[in-house]
Amino acid sequence: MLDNFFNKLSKTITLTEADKAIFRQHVSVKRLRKHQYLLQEGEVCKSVAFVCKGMLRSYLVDKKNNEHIIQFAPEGWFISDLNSFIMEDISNLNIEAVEDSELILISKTAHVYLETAVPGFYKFNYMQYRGAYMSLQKRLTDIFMLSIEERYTKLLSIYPDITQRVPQHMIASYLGSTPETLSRVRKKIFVKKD
Amino acid sequence: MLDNFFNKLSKTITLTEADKAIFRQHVSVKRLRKHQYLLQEGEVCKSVAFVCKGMLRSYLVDKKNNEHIIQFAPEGWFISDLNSFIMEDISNLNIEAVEDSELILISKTAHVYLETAVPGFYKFNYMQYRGAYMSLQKRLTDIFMLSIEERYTKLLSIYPDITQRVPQHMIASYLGSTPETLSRVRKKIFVKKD
DNA sequence: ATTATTTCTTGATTCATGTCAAGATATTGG
DNA sequence: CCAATATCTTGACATGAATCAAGAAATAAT
Repeated sequence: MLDNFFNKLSKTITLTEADKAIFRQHVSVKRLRKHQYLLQEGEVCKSVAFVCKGMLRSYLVDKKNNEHIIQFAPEGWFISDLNSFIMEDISNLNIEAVEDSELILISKTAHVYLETAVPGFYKFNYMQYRGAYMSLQKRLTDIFMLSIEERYTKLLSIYPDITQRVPQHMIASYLGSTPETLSRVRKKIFVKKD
Repeated sequence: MLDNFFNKLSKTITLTEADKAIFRQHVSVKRLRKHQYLLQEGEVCKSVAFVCKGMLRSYLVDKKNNEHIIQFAPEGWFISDLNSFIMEDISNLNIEAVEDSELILISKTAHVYLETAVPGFYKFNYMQYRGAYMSLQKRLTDIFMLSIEERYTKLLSIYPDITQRVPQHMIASYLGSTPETLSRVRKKIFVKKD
């Protein structure tokens, strides 16, 4: 179960058996069934989650009670409200299981400890934050520059299996659109392909 | 001239005189007059710039020749195309001086060297990337959740002097809108205040 | 299997914002 | 100081997407 996690780290840094032992002592495992929450708005985000199996989503709810999906996290990804986690501030984010999932949780104190006990983990996080920043920058430019249709086809080309795993209205939300509009966009795409 | 830069670093890490000497040897200074470019699309981003004085902006141009402003960088801020800088890939970003500006440039080799020669600099960048990621996340959620009017008033509350330094059509572009729409939004805000 | 729930589609309508165009103001350069 | 350029405003109009509503299809629960 921790192997997924170690594999992930090993793509960026080198992990000794001693390092792994330290991790085993300081992380915990959690299972969530579909629709269960890892974090609900109003709480403080107490841990960073690594998804071993399944999929989570984080989303915000606006004044009109519409959900806006910030992130999907399938196996091999991390998810948290980083701002709430770092600042120990109240979160306005919800993190929910989209499928039955298995997670590895790293608490705040564990995270701080691990970054000094396993220097490679510090480096890993450096790369992680830097990469997350670059990805988010791309997402922002896509939102500015591309139509919903273009964003949808681009998403499918990067994550072809997402339509099998995530209901369409959630994809619409992630793209910054509505279920109705995405449905019509898909119809248009099918017509093109004939 | 380097003092602005050292002050910035000192807010996050402790810098010795020896550290400062190393920086002095490895960074360079550049002046840009208004409308001059630090980076043009098609080039590779060769350095990260710290703005000592003045202001820069980075922007993309879409198929219809509309500009989309990604970032403003007044004094005390960094600007670059991080993806192009790291990957040494061709950039599609333009970085231009909005005012006459004084910059400190850190080249790729200098950046890599400095992160090992001055360990604090590594830590500084860690914090910088992490913070940049969190800020961008907030910007994205604002775009999803707020109307243009709300985004505009929020921007003014955080950067009250921006209207004095940046033409309105650039603010419109930064907010993901058009000059005409922002002009009307402002009119509506003024009416409210009477 | 049958019912209940969730998800997706489709049509009709409204609304916010973009686009085009022209004139007014302000700023900059010679 | 005047001309040239850049910026901002306003009106008329077009358009893409949101909203509302209702039914079809698919999935999950009993």
